[in-house]
Amino acid sequence: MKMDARKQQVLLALITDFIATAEPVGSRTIARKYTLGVSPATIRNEMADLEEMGFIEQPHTSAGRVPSHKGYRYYVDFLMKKHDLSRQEEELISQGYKEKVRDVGHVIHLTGGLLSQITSYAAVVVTPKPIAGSLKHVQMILMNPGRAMVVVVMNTGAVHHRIIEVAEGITQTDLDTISQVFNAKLQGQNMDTIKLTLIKEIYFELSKHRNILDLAMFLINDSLTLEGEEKIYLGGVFNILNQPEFNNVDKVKTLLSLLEQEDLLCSLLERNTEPEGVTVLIGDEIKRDEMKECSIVTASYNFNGIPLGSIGVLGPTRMDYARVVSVVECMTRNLNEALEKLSRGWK
Amino acid sequence: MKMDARKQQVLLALITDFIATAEPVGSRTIARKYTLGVSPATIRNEMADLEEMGFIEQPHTSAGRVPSHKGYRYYVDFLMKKHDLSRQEEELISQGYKEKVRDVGHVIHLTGGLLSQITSYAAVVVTPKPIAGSLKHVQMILMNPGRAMVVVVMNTGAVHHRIIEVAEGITQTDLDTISQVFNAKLQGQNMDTIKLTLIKEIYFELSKHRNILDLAMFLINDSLTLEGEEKIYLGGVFNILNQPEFNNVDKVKTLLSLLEQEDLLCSLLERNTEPEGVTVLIGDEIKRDEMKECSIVTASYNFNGIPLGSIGVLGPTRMDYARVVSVVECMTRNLNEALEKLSRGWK
DNA sequence: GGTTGGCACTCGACGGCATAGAGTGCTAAC
DNA sequence: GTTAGCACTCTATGCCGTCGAGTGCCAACC
Repeated sequence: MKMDARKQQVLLALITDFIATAEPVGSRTIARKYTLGVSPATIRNEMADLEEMGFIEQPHTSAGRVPSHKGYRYYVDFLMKKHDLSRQEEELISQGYKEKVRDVGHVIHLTGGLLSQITSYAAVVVTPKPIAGSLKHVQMILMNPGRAMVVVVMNTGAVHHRIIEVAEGITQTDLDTISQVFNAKLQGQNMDTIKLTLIKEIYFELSKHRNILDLAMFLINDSLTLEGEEKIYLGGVFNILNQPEFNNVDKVKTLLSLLEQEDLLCSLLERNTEPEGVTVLIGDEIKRDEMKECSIVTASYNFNGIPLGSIGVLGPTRMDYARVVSVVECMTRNLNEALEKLSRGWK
Repeated sequence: MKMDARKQQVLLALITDFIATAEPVGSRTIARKYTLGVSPATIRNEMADLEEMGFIEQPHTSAGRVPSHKGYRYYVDFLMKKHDLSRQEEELISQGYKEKVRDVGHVIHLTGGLLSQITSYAAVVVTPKPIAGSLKHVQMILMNPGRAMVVVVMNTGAVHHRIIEVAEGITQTDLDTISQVFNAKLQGQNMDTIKLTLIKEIYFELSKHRNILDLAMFLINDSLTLEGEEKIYLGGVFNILNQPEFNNVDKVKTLLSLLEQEDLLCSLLERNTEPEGVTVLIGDEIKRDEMKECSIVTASYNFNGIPLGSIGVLGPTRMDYARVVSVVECMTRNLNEALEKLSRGWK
C-alpha cells in the first residue's frame, strides 16, 4: 500500500484532532471538521488503509481511531507545520530573560520555569557538564587541619567545589602555592587537556615543594574529575497531570518515580542526536517501558560552539509537537544568547 | 465532658487502627482487636462522647469513626508512644552516612534521600542559609572586562557565588587587593557582623584605592546579601501517592503544584518553633488550604549551636507519627554529626 | 474504478435498581 | 454503669437495559 496525498490529509486531520481533543477520532468527525471534500464512507476506507499500514489504531471496535507511534513519527517528520510563536509568547520569553542574570545556575532555572510555563508540559534542563568550558581559576582553602576546599571556576561561569583530605601538616601558604601554580599552568585550558597533557609540567614545577607534591597529584586525579556532577532542573510536573491521559494515579506514580531518578533523566536528555536543532523522541523510542506513553522534545545549548547541556520538554505522546518544537527552538536560541551575554558582558 | 482513662484508650486504639488501615473504625473492630475488656456497646457510648468532644468524626451515618485534626493533635501530644527504630533502620541510616562526604550539598541530598526512603513519605530538606556560619574566604575573579565573579566560602563548607558588574577599568590585580582586604578583615566573622560593623573599617582601608572603592561598597551591599538563596531538596514524592488518600488525581495535582513552589516550601519548614526537637504540624495547622489533609514533621539541624536549616517529612494527616517522629529525631542527630565531622575532620 | 448512502453489528458509557454488609443509636434488661 | 438486641441508615457492588458513536460491508451510483 502506498501513502498518497489524501491519506496524508486524513492522517494529518486525525492527528490534529486527536491532539486537540484527546478523544478517538471517527470518520464523521473528520468529514465535518476538516473539509476534505469527500464523504465519511470514503474516509472510512482511507482509515482502514492507514490502520493496515500501522499509522493509526483502534482502542476497540466501536471507537474512532487513534494515532500510533509510527503515525506520530510520520506526522513529526513530514506532515507537521511549525507555526510561529504568538507575539505574546515571544514577548513572555524575551521578558523572562530581561531579568538581571546572576549566574549559569540561575539562567538554567529561569529557562526551565519558562519552558514549562509556556508549553504546559514538564520541563527538564541539564546544567553544564564541568568538563565543558575551560578553567578560569582554581583556589584552595584550608578549612581545618587535614581538610581543604577546592573551588574551581570555569569560564562558563560555573563554580564547582569539593572538600578533600590533605596531610595534617599542609598550611594555607602551601595551598596558595599550589593554587598559583595551577592557575599559571592551567588557566584557559579545557578539562581534557588538563587531565592528559599537563600533569607532568606541574609535577616538575612543584618538585621543589616535595612535601606537597603528593597532594597536587591527588588533586589532579581525584578532585578535578568532577564528573557525574550534572544537576537537573525539573519543573511543571503538575502541568502534565492536567493531561487526560494522566487521570490514572498509577500512571502518575510510575512517571513520578522515574522523574525522581536524576541520573536516568540526564541520560535521556543526552540522547538528542542532532547537534543543531531539535530531537523528538516518541513513546517507545525512549526505550523505557514506564515512558512508553510519553514523548520528549530536546535540544542542546551551546557556549562558544561547545554543547554544554540540554533542555527538554516531557509530555504525553499526544503532545502538541508543532508548538513544542517551536518553543524549544526559540528557548534554545534565547538561552544561547543569555549565556553569551553572561560571558562577554552586556554593553 | 471530661477525658478519662478509658476514653483515652478508645481514642488511642481508634487512631492506631486508622493509621494502619486507612478505613473508618467501628466499635466492633476496636472491641475485637484491642482488648479493652468492654463490649462494643460500651465503646459506642465512649465514641459518641469522643465525637461530641471533637476528637473523632463520622464520614457518614453508617460508617465507623475517623480521627479529627484535634484528635491527631491529642494523640501526638499525649497518647503516642515513640517506638525506637528497628535495628535494621538504624543500620540503614548510619550506613548511609558512612559514605564519603564531599560537601554540605551532598550531605543534604543524602539526608533527603534516606528520609523519604525510610519513612515512605515525601522528604523536604532546606539547605543552609548563607547568613548562618562565618566567612572563611572571599575570592574575586575577573571573568571578562566589566564582569567579575565573587566566590564566598563559609566555614560550614557552603560555597556561594555570583556574577557582578564592575567598572571596565578594574583589573584582576585590583580584585586581588580587594579580596585580600576582605579576607583580612572579615575572616571568621558571621554575616550579620559583617554587614553591620565592618563596612567602615574596609572603607578606611581601601581609601588608598579610590578607584575601586565604589566597587567594594557595592559588593558589601549587594553581593554579600545572598539572601533568598536557600535551596531545597524534595524527594520521594511518589511515595505518598501510595497512600490511599491520594488515589484522586485532583488531590495529587494540588499537592504537586504546591510542592513546586520552593520558596513556599521553605517558609513552611521554617515554622518549626521548638529550637531543639521535633515539630508536628497537623492538617489545617499548616494554614494552607491545599494541605489541609497533610501533616508535616520537621526539625532543625545545627552547626556549632546555630540552626542552619530544617529537615522535614510530608505525608497525609493519617501519617504514622510515632515512627516518623522517631526517624526525624534520629536523622537530625546523624545530620548534625555528619556536619560536625565535615567541619572538624574525621579522625 | 473510485465514491457514496444505507444498514446491521459491536462495544463502551451511563443510569436505575436491588442487595449485602457494616455500623450506629436507642431501649430495655442485667 | 454495662450489655444484648434490634431497627434503621447509608454506601458499595453488581447486574441489567438502553443509548449512541463508530465501524465494516454491500450495493448502487457517477
